[in-house]
Amino acid sequence: MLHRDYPGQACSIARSLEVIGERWSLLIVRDVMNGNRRFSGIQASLGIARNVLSARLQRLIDEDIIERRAYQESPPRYEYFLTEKGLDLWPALMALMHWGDRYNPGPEGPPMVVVHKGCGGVVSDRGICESCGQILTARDARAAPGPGAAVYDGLPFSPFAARR
Amino acid sequence: MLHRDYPGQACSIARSLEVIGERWSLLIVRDVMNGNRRFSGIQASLGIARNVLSARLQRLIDEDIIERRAYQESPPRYEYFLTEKGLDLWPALMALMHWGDRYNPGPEGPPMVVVHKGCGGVVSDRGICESCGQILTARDARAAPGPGAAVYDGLPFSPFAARR
DNA sequence: CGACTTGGTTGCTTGATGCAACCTTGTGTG
DNA sequence: CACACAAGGTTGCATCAAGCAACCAAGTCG
Repeated sequence: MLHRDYPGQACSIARSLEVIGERWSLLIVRDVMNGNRRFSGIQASLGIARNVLSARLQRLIDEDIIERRAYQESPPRYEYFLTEKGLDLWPALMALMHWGDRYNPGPEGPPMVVVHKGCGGVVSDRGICESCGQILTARDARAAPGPGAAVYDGLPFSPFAARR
Repeated sequence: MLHRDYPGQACSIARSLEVIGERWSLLIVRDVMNGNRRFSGIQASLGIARNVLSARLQRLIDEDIIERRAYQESPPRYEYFLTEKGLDLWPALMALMHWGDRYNPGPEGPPMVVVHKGCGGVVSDRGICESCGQILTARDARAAPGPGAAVYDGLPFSPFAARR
């Protein structure tokens, strides 16, 4: 949806941003990663316009970051899942989340923490378990409400059942 | 410059994206991190409109990510430097760069690699030195042209003297 | 004395975004 | 059986930000 490529940019950061460096894409990926898999769920959680969400999902599907699967037919209803490529955005999300926690913290502390499924340890900005030191991937971790989660205004916390 | 906040978003990823999740901001940070410190240098390197660059730099300064210092007076001339907060975006840049290298590689391989100043080892997507295993920060690393750097069309490679 | 450099600002146009309304297929409810 | 409601969109319109080009100002070079 970027109407202009980054000309002369051989940098991979630029190429990454062409795909996910846009107002909503990473937040959609985060939602899906956290188990919020349906159109209306994502729409409600982010407050994104429906047409824009539709366009973003289509773009993420085109880029093979998200996959759409029907969970019933007649009427057709869909869920969105991350592909491997999408799951591999996890380290970038961890880095951005920790940067936000550090420099723009909520009044009560981080609203969300990520924990290592294996040992329950907290995951660092590098996606490393602070308890056991293992270098993790998206599948090894799950999100959980943090100290600042109470600030969440009205909305119940998203379903964090990080299915597989 | 986002004309709308992410309402009800307690997530730190959302808060980070409010600040740097925008078409150019991260690329500007990357340029400055790589030693491209002047207005016209950044403008030429990114091909960004001058008014937009001006607005972005001002926003990054307001957010305490970038600092502006005069390197001469009469006529006043400025250079831009990263603050600690700006330097701490390095892990996110590493993650995005490696994701791009992995999934949208240039024809010749990665255009840029990042190496550990201390031991010369290659830096991983987590900002860890693959030779010595140390967890690095922006100050421990420098960028260098990678195998795909030749593709860079015309422009000389930016000055990578990652000054302190 | 005119051209060039750096570091911008101003105005205009275009295109992406937000918002609201509508559509379609099916299910629940009285 | 009529009506409302839900999921998952599409369409149309208004607005706001981004791109582009021109201009400005202070100083320096030939």
